[in-house]
Order: sequence, then structure tokens, then C-alpha cells
Amino acid sequence: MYGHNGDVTTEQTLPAPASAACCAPLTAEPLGLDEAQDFARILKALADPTRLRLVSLVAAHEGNEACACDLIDPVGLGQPTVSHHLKILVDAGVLHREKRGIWSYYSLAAETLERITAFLSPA
Amino acid sequence: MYGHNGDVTTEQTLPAPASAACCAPLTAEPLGLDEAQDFARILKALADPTRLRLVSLVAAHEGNEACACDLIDPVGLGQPTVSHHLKILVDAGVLHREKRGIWSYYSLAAETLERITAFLSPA
DNA sequence: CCCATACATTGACAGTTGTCGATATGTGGT
DNA sequence: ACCACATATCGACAACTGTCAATGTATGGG
Repeated sequence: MYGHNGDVTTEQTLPAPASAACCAPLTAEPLGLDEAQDFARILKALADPTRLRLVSLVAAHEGNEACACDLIDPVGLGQPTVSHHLKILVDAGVLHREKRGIWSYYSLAAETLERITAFLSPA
Repeated sequence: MYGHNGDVTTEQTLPAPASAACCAPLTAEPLGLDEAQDFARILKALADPTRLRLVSLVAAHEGNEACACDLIDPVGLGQPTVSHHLKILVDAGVLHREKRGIWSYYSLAAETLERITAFLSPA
């Protein structure tokens, strides 16, 4: 056994605050497994230089949206690779995708980003 | 060539805003390679359920610090594994480590978290 | 109907990551 | 000096990830 004070012993999934609406910040109760996996999934999508640049490019583009063709050259990777990254960002809820004609337009999913920042905000 | 409007063609590292102090939010200029890798490194450290729970446990602990022995049982993983995760968090600048006697005490690195939230804050 | 274009999917492969058991390092007590 | 304890490091291994070339899917124009 490890620990030198009031021991916790049992591995606990923790009462799972049910995430009231969205955002219990870091300083509140410790994260349960489910919540942790949920946030980790979003952060994992953001935790890649190429994907960060993609998100940044979308955010900086006029109208706050951009089609895939606008993103391929700036990041300097192959089209399938960029498509792959965009899918990851959409699946994680970081970007929205909207097909218009031939093009896929991507825009920021502000809700998700707000959820993350609210969670990471100290104090 | 991809693209149907003003083409960008050349792969650019982008003028590198030099990151004035800390935080040009997402909606500003697109990220350069260096900045992207820097932020990705921090986000990668956070993008794991176990590490999120560790950070959360530290934040929720009294005095905003906890020693490794307080963290091993709650996450339900082996001691070397927990030590490994803590090292990653410290290396990424998410946690601070301070050795006192036999114990290693970990605390939040608020600067880093603020840097991330400032960056991810939309609008 | 056919073709060019924009985008997505598949299969493959090297590199990274999370986990563990075993072992090493360091500290305080006796 | 020794031993118990807390923590770190090492070596290994399965699982996951980022990238590409090749191929598939759909949309609009002639």
C-alpha cells in the first residue's frame, strides 16, 4: 500500500458529477473515468501540430470557415492526410463540416472549445 | 494544385508572431510551425485520461499540492506508470515538482494552463 | 454520358505511447 | 551500517498514430 495519510484504497469511478450542463473546473472534484476520457478525446484531437494549424487556419479565414482546398497547401501535407486530420477534428467536435456543392466547408465548434477552456481555467 | 481562389502555393512557416508575451488567440493569425509544436506538446501531455485525472487530483487536493503517494491508489495504476505520467506533466510544464524529504510534491503550473486557455479562447 | 475536380476511404508502414515488472536511487530511522 | 520506504529509471511489448500512394465516391459542366 502507498500513502501516509487517510487512505482511499478502493479504485473509484468517482460519483460522476454528471457534468451539470458543462463545466466543473479543475479545482473542483477530481475527474471520474468517463469525464476524463471525454475531455481526453477532445484534447487528443487538438494535441497535434498539424491539427492545431488547421484549426487556426479555419479560425483566421474570412467568415470563420474554410473549405479543405484552402487548407491543403498551407499545411504542406498530402490531401488524404489533411482529410484524415479534418475528420479527427470533426469527430471530436472541434470543427463543424458542411458540404456545399463540391466543397466541404469547415468552421469552429465554439461550444467544444468553450467547454475545454472552462474546464482548464484555474481558480 | 488544389484551391479555387487566391492561391497560397508556397509552404510557409508563417511570419511567426513571436508570441508577444504569451497569447494570440485562435482567431488571430494562423499558427506557425514552431508555435504549433509548442502548444501541441502541452496539449499532448493533457490529452490522456490518466494524466487528466492526475492533474485534477492535484488541483482538488488541499493546499493545491499532492505527493505521488496520494495519487497512485486513486488512479488505479502501477507506481512506475504513475511516475511516468507525472514526469510527462512536469516536462510539459503542466505541473511543478518539489522534493521534500522522501516525498515528491506536485502542484499546478497555473502559467501553462492560462497560456493554453488564452490560446483556445474563441473570439 | 463522360470527364475533371474535390474530397473521402483503404492499406501499409515507421514511429510513438501507455503499461508493466524489475531494478536503481535516494532518504530517514534505528 | 543497515533496512524500510518513496520515487525514479530501464527494458520490453502491444496498441495506437501520422503519413503516404492508390483507389473510391460524389458533384457539376460540356
